[in-house]
Amino acid sequence: MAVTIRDVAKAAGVSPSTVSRALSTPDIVDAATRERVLRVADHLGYQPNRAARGLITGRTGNIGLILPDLANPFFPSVVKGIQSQAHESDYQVFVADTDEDPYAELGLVRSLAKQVDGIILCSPRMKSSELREAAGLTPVVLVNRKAGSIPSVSVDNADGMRQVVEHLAGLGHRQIGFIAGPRSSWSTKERLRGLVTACDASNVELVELGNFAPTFEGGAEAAEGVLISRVTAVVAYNDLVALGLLNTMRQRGVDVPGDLSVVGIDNIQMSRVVHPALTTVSIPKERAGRRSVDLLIQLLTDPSGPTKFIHELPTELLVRQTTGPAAHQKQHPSARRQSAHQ
Amino acid sequence: MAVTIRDVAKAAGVSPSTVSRALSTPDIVDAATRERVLRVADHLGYQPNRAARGLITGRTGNIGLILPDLANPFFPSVVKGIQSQAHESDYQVFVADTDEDPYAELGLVRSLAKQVDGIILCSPRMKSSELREAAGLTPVVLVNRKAGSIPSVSVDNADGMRQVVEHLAGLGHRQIGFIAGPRSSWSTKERLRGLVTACDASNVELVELGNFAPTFEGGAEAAEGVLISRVTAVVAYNDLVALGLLNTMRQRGVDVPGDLSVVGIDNIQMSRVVHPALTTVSIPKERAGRRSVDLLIQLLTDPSGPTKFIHELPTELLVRQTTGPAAHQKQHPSARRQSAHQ
DNA sequence: GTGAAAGCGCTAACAA
DNA sequence: TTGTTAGCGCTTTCAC
Repeated sequence: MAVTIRDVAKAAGVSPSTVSRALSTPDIVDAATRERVLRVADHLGYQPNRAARGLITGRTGNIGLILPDLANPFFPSVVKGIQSQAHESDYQVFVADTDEDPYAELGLVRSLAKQVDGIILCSPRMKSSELREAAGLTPVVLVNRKAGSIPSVSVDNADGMRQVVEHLAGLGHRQIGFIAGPRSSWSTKERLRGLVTACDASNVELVELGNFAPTFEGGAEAAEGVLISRVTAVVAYNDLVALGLLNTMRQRGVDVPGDLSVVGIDNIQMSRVVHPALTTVSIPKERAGRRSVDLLIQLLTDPSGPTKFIHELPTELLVRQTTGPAAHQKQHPSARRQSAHQ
Repeated sequence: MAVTIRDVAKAAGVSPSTVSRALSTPDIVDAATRERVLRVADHLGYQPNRAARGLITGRTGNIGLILPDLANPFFPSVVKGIQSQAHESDYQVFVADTDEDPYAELGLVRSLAKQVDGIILCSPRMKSSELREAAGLTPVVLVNRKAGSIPSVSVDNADGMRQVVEHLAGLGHRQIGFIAGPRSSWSTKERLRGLVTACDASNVELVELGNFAPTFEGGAEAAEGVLISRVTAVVAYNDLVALGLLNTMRQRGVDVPGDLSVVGIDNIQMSRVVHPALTTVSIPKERAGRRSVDLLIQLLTDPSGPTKFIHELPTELLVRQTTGPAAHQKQHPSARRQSAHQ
């Protein structure tokens, strides 16, 4: 069996309590004793059993992280931020992927709640009522979602959409399409709302092209609707969707950005790799992750402190390859489509 | 405080032990009693405290997973496989990303060892001696690495490389370059070995182009060396590297596959998305993840069972658009390079 | 400043 | 089949 606190105590000639104190509250123990204990502990390779400690302190030193889909490159970036920040404060991170199943989320919260000090819900798809239930089970920090007074880290979607629309309108686009993500996604609602506002302000028509899976395949499926619409530019729910759209457009012989301008959201690495590179709204992913951990730890250590609970990070439009509709505006979309069939 | 086993016992009119048994070993408890206990437990929303349970059983119900870099899409796929399989057996997964720092690995193993029943080391970069030390600390399963008798799940790199070389040789290539990954990567050594053997057999010259970071940027950096070499085809350490190479080649005006054939390894999603789509050696990523969990759980539950400890999964060459005939072999690379500067 | 004792929530002997 | 007892490794009163 592993070396316990009693082994250390015996070897150092003190009581287990003193060892405990030397490790947890070093300042209240005599300097000489402390040094000796620490040296012995180190020499024996003593590692406190966190489960036993947790049993009495009620803190586990673990953080839970629940997210929809690790295969979407957006999430690994957030995870990396969360992890590095958590490890810095000596927390370990349980990661759970729901595979975009909204109903799996609450179940995971329940089974994780007892084993962690708090949970970070990244882009949760569950309903607000479930969110409240989750927050009642354990401290919760939301990423990419706002719900009442639950602590959260989100991004300024409205401003991001404003930047997109102003950019496209400046290029001369008058009809912009939006490929929405899952209905259960808070971001999709926020982005739609931002687009509506911005389009109104810029006197641009917004065409809702329906909800699609937030994946490469979702973008491919959305292509058909884009082609039969009369839009000259499209904003996709995220970069993955935009990439799927781009790929199908190329197969159909539609030139991007010549025939159609496409804008994504997230700035995943792939977005600048593909050709043509994708114009996208950048989101500070790692930073959001780190921030969410900061927030959670503050909550845990100083629940009554003067903390700001609702954080909103900036977004930034990265213009890569978009053009105005001048090149293709005389050509009717259906003509585009037929040409693709030739 | 949360509802404990004593609350359930009291409410059901039995002793805590009976509740414990009803939950852990249902068969040895009277059917009627069991039903009642289970109903009460459910009604009270009882969730066993796993830390307390672990304190006495010595099992935590947790698995640790350590990997080099979540930003490489290869790893999220493995993680997904690991997670879904682990959750099926009611294990939670700690995920830790080392950011490609070989020295962080053993430290993570040490700090995780006490909190988990076992650790899966995915593509570990640490030395064999450290690996042995890690395996002495807690049950360990290796993914993408073999080391002595430590249980492992790897892929048949040699066969994958054989498929690649035969394909390229069949297209007429006589000089093939290899962009190696980190020196500390077991896969890079295996792949090199496989290439050497296969090139010998096919009478093809293998040119080692040096070690590069296993990232998109690494591939970009490798481009220079590819250009000044006389190879007509390149095998990259992984798809990310191949993609970086592809991107830089396009910038330099080098036509792929016209001027140069490129082959990646991993079959990450991106590899079929980019244009031209990347020829790659497919690796069963999720399957490897699932298999590693199976193996670990077998180890934990039946350490002396008739288990096969060393698993090797098949690889498969997926021919896409980045490979073609060596039609350019008469043109000297330096000419290619100059043409790119025009 | 340090030790003795109690107990966190649970399971595993041992009795009954 | 069930209850009683003890104790996993640790922290935390409460004495001294």
